[in-house]
Order: sequence, then C-alpha cells, then structure tokens
Amino acid sequence: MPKPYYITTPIYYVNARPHLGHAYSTIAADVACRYNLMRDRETFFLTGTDEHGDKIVRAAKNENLSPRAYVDKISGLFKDLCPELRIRYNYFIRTTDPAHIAVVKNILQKIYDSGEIYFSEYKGLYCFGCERFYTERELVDGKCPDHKTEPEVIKESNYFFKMSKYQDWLIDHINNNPDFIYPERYRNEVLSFLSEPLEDLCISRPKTRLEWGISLPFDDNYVTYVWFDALINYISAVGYPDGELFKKFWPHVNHIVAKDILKPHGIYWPIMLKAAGIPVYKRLNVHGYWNVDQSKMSKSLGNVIEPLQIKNKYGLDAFRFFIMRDMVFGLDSSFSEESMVQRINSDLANDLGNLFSRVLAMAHKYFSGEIPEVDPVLEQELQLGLESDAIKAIDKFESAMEKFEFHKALIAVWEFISRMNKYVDVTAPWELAKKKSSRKQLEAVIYNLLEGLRVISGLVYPVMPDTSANMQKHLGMNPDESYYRLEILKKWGTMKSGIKLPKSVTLFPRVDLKKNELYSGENSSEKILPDLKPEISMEEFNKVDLRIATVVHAEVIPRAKKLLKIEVDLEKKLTIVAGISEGYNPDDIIGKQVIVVANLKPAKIMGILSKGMLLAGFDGNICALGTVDKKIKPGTSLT
RNA sequence: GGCGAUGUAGCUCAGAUGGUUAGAGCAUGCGGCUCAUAUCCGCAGUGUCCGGGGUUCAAUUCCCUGCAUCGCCA
Repeated sequence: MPKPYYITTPIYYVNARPHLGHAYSTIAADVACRYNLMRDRETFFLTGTDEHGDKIVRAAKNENLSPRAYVDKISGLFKDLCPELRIRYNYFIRTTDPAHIAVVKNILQKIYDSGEIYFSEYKGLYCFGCERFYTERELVDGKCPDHKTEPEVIKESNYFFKMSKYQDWLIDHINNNPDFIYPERYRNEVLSFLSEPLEDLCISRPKTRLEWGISLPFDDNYVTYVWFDALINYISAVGYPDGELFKKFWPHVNHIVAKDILKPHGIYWPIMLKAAGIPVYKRLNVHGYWNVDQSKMSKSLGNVIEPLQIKNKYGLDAFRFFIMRDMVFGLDSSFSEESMVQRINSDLANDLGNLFSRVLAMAHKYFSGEIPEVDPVLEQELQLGLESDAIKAIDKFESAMEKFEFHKALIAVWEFISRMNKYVDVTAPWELAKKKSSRKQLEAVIYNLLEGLRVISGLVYPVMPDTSANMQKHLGMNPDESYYRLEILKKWGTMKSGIKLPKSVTLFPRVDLKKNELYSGENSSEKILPDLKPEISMEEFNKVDLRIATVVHAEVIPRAKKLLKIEVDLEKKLTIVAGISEGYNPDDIIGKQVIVVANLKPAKIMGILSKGMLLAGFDGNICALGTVDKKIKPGTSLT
C-alpha cells in the first residue's frame, strides 16, 4: 500500500486580493498532488486563508467593512480562484473556523501547561504596518524600513514562548534531515539564522490593542499572535488530535511556501510542534518570487498581474504550463506576457500541438481513424528505440517531480516530444502510405506514434489536466480509467486496435504576435485596480519634488520594449528614461509640458542614467501623460 | 557593517577532481520534407566563460582582490 501524501499551500493572508504569487504556490501544490495520484498514492491537499490580526482590521476599515464581512469577502475570492485554476484541494481552511480556533486553544493550553510559555513585560518600538516590534538598529532614519513611518513606543506585558530552549534541537534536526528544508539555499539560510541566539517569541497581543484574533485560553485579556494561530492550520485542518485524517496523513506532509515566510515555517513551526509533543513535518519546500517588469511582485507596489486575466486570454493549461516550466522551484523568475507567448508557440503549439495533430491526421487519413491492428514483430522492429526513450523520459520525469523540479520534469517530457517528431521524420509514414507493400510497416509506425502520444497525455496530466483529458479522449481511451497512472504509462502497447478515434482537434492555437496586442487592456472594466496605499503625512508628501518641465528631446532606446530616453528642461536639463513608448512616439511629446519627479534617486536603465520620473497613468495599453492645463514656466513646483 | 549567493552565446540557463573543438532551449541564417497548427527535421554560427592579481607545465574552473546584482542578518 503506497504511503499517504499530504500537501499544503500556505494559508493566504487576506489583506490583499490573490495575485500571481498565490496562483503559483497553489498550482505547484496541485501539480505535486496530481503527480502523487499518478503514483497511486492517497493524497490530501490543503489550502485556505489566514484571517486574523491587525492588518486585517485596518484593511477592513479601509473598505468600510467589519473584519468579519471583509475576511468573508476576500477569503471568498481565494476560494473561487481554485476551481478556475483546476485546483483539486480536499479542504479549504479558514483560521476563523470554530474547529481551527478550538485546536489553537488546545495547543496553546498544552504548551502553557508544560511551562513553555511565560509572562513578561516588553517595551519597544512597534510598527503597526508590520505588526511587529523593531530594534533601533533596524530602523532607517528612525522609521520602519517597509512602511517609512515612525514606529510608536509601546510598553506592554505579554506572553512569550520559550523558543530559544529548542534552538539546539532544531539545528540538530535540520542537520540530521538534509531534506527538511528544500532547496538547500533556504536550509543554509535558516541554519545561518540559527547560528545566532534565538529570541523567545512573543505570542500574544493585548486586546486593548487588537481584538480580532483568538483569545488565549489562559488569559482572556489577550489574543494570539497571528503566526502562532496560522501555522496550526496544517494540523487543525486534518482534525488534530484525534481525527482519522490526522492519524493517516500527519506527519507525511510537504509544505509549500514562498521565501518571504521561510522563518515562521522553518523555525517557529517545527519548534511549536516539538514543544506540543507533535511529530515534526516532513519537508518544507520554498519557492521564489515572480518579478514583473524587474520589480518585485508585491502587494504594496500595486503592479500586480491578475493571474485570471492572463489565463482567460491564453487558456488555463498554457498558464499553468508556463509558470511551472519557466520558474526553477526555489529561484526567482520574471513574468512577461511576451515570454509566455513564446512558450505557448514553441512548446505547446509547435512541438506538442502539432505532433498531436499530425499523428491523428495520419491515423484518420490512412486508417479512417481506427487504431490499426499491428504485427507485433514489425511493431518491435520499427520502434527504433521509441519505447525505451519513453521509459527514460518517465524515469527522468519521476525523479524530477520527486524533487519538486517541475521545470526539469517538463523538459524530460519535451525531450520525448521532440523524439517523437524525429520518429515521424525518420519513418516518413506518407512514403509508406504510397505503396501497398508497406502497409504493415505503416500500421506499426502509426501504432507506435499513438502509443507515444498516450504516454505524453499521461505525463502532461499534473501540469495540464484539461489538455491531458482532451488528449485521452481523442486517443480513444476509456474516460473512466486513470490513464495517467505511471504503472500504465510504463507499459508499451496497451492501446487496443479497432478503436475509433474522434476527429482531431487543435490542442493549442498559435498566438499571432502581430495581431495579438500584448498587455492588452481591452477588458479594463474587469481589471481590478490596486488597493489604495497606506496614508502618508503632508511631511512625507513634501519630500517629493514635483516640477513642471518641458520636453526638449526624446528618442527611442534601441532594443527596449517600452522605453524612451527623454530630456526635459526645468531650468536645468534632466535626462529621464520613461516607459511610455507604447503610447507615445518621440515626436508626440517634444514640446509638451509634463510633470516630473525631480528628486528621484538616479537609476541606470538600459545603460542610461535616469535622473527623474515622468508621471503617467497606465490602463492596459492606454498610457496617459501627466500634463498641466495651461502654459507655465518650466521648473515651477507643484504643490 | 557581517555572512552568503550569483556574474558563461542576443535572451533564459547547463557545465567541467584545473588539460585537446565550452554546451542546451529560444531568437537569427541556410538547406530538406509535406503527414501536420507556415508546423517538423537537418546544418550553421557567434562567446576576452565579470575585471585584476596569484598558484600551476596548464585556470573560464582553485586562491586572493575589485566591481555589479541579489538574498539573509545586524
């Protein structure tokens, strides 16, 4: 009996709407989970939302909602995203679920009873944005490095969890279990962090400051710190302590997280489990960030690509394929519509789609769409190593998948696809079809090709479930059978002759780059605008030096997609690189009066030192420059 | 400030206990085929392997140093 397999995504914090990063974590978990179905394992897939804490309260206030109504709304968005991404989760947990709350209290009480939690006074500089205390040294100019606001001095008594006590144990555990944190770079990061003394973790927040949380079972004046609450979802979801699911699936668990939450998962969580006397999770899989146009995908920057927009435009499977194929699990990757289109065309349309189409077209043309009866001797003779190449591809696929090297798994599949295309070329079925005497050979060749496609249809299943099912249907396979099981894929020659194949289809249409408008905003009404940024003081605003400037020169930067090199006059001359060439030609803007940020720290863009910023608004492919409504002296400040 | 990672073809990346012609995919050019979604197959390239110094018969690979980028920590 194969071992049970439990996989989790992080539970997503509902202070912002879902973005590409969330989609990636969730799809990666889905791929890993489906792969384990291929191995015939019993799987449990958990995802959900994290809904307590200070930031939620403020986000709710921003939208004039109660915390309850707000979390219901955003959690709903995350949940609704799942079916659209074909996520086969088994359970969607919310940290506001009564069952979860009960487990959190249970564990807190347990740890408290064992004497691992103590009460102590703490005074420090607290940033409400980060929901954490800062040391003086961490501040930049006396301000929070993230939010650029001055932290407030807060003195309060709180409960602390004796994390430091477990430091040596954790170091040993990580050293003894090389796979515990993966990939290695993050394991080293945690070890390096642990080489310094660990501080005890403050696990409470007084209700005077925050009410939206889980009350401490041993002191009703406090709520639980969000991380302590959130991490426990991984066991509360499977019914800790007595649930059948918990007994079956814990601790055979793979957690998937992005690198920003490495510390809570790599340090707090194992120590919490250890302190509560629960076996520690098996493995933490850490992935990188998606960068969009060089800058980090970040909620606060607002440059969020809505995953749904892209997927609606090119199809879900193409989207899933792209993000799994392009990102090396663990490393950062950059997302662009252009590279996605390139992948769609070369890998999906040309290689796979066209192979599928040409083989099925021949099956129809030469055998009226019936799987040919084949002479076993000839079939063997004409394999030309195809079968063993299929086995090799499956082996590579398996070992890559085991290590979460999704991109390598896909490379292995595509090597085989390329092998199939060469096979068609070498055997030249259209030549065999010309002579009656080579009819038998033709049967064998087409049969082998159909077999190869069957293998591919299975290997593609975890990443592209819809395409896989579509291929299955067109290969005349029984829709009720789990055709993607590795055991079956490894057996060559299981297709039955005489089965009628449905008419062929185009799996992936080519995207015509000329006709296709990149970054199209035609659905801008659907587009979700970024949330308003946190409020700033007049003093902060005044730091920005806005000036009226006249554009005196503009030129296209060779090889840059969207950039113009612009020279503006505001008493002195300033060179600015601006990403507006999709909306403006150089000639359009020369002479225009524009608004520039004149004191922006210079940055090198495409080798040109840009010393300011042009204000412009972007709505999809519409770009509008910030200008003034009457002529005014260049250099004038805007206030 | 401390620690660490990275820097290889136009792009994305592989790689070698130091040793003859440094690789793949995409993009580019040429040729072939016609079953196929103008797809597929073959061939062809191009690289001071970040700069400087050292060890060595020999370094892009090891060591030191500088620069750049990134991450973690303070």
